[in-house]
Amino acid sequence: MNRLMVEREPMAEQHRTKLAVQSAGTGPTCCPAGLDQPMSRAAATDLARLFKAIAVPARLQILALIRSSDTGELCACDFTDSLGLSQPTISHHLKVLTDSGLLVRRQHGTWAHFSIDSRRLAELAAVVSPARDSAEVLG
Amino acid sequence: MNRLMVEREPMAEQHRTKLAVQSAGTGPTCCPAGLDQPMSRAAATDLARLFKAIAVPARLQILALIRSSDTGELCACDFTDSLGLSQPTISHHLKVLTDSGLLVRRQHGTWAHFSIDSRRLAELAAVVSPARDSAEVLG
DNA sequence: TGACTTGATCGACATGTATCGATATATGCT
DNA sequence: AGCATATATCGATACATGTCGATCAAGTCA
Repeated sequence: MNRLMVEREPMAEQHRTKLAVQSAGTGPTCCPAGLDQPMSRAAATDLARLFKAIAVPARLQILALIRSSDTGELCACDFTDSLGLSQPTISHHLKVLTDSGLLVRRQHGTWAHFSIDSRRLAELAAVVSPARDSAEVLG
Repeated sequence: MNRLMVEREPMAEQHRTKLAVQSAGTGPTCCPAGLDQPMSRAAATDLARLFKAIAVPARLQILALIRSSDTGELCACDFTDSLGLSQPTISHHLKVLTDSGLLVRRQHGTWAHFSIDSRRLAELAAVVSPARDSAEVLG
């Protein structure tokens, strides 16, 4: 008699794209998959953690200071002076960046020197770099 | 008599690199400067806001879903189903991504379609891409 | 040894935000 | 008109984290 129960959604059903997020077999932590394929929640969480590491003003300034330095390596004390932040705060940021693999820490007596791991940074760039297909970017 | 006041720091003085953050005249919001020069706090804050936009698992999944789709454009309802998040949460993430310029919103009747602004995404990639000098990355 | 410096850790606090349910608004279908 | 659907907005809540002062551990120099 009434077909209400089976024909409830006139618009929705034929439109939905039915995307699955099940694929994306990202490895442990090596070479995060790009955006060109669906991403599992776990892979997205790992990748987000990496992006969060640089998504903080002070930490971006730290990376910029290291890269713009002559030797590509700076002492922790340099940041404390330059960024106007307390020493514990700088120490915290340096730890986050080091734990994420973006910075490499070299101990030299009392001093700690930090340099950028370009490979790790390039991994980030690869994720957000334009897809292979569309090369007309920045045209 | 006592020279304590002038010779207080034996180690520090000759080591400090004396870096200034005053430079970095980044424009309003166009083309964020890379990491190859010191970054002002204001420029770093703007850039951090952009990175924060993609530093969330759900939002990375959204970008990945859009990019892996056939048309490069998805309806908001697609995400609600795929990511297992509530509709208000998805709407929130889409708003953040759109406000940051990473997504472009196209209204079509009741539906809202979202696509990626590749230029904006390329800006992010440019910031974290390796410096011009060191090309031996990924060797 | 003792005074000083560097850097890490701890605890506390304030702020930001991801998430949800409830609701509002607009559009499409009957 | 009346109902269903698609999105956005609002308010509340829980959790993460940036920041600081205080403290601790370790290295350096006189």
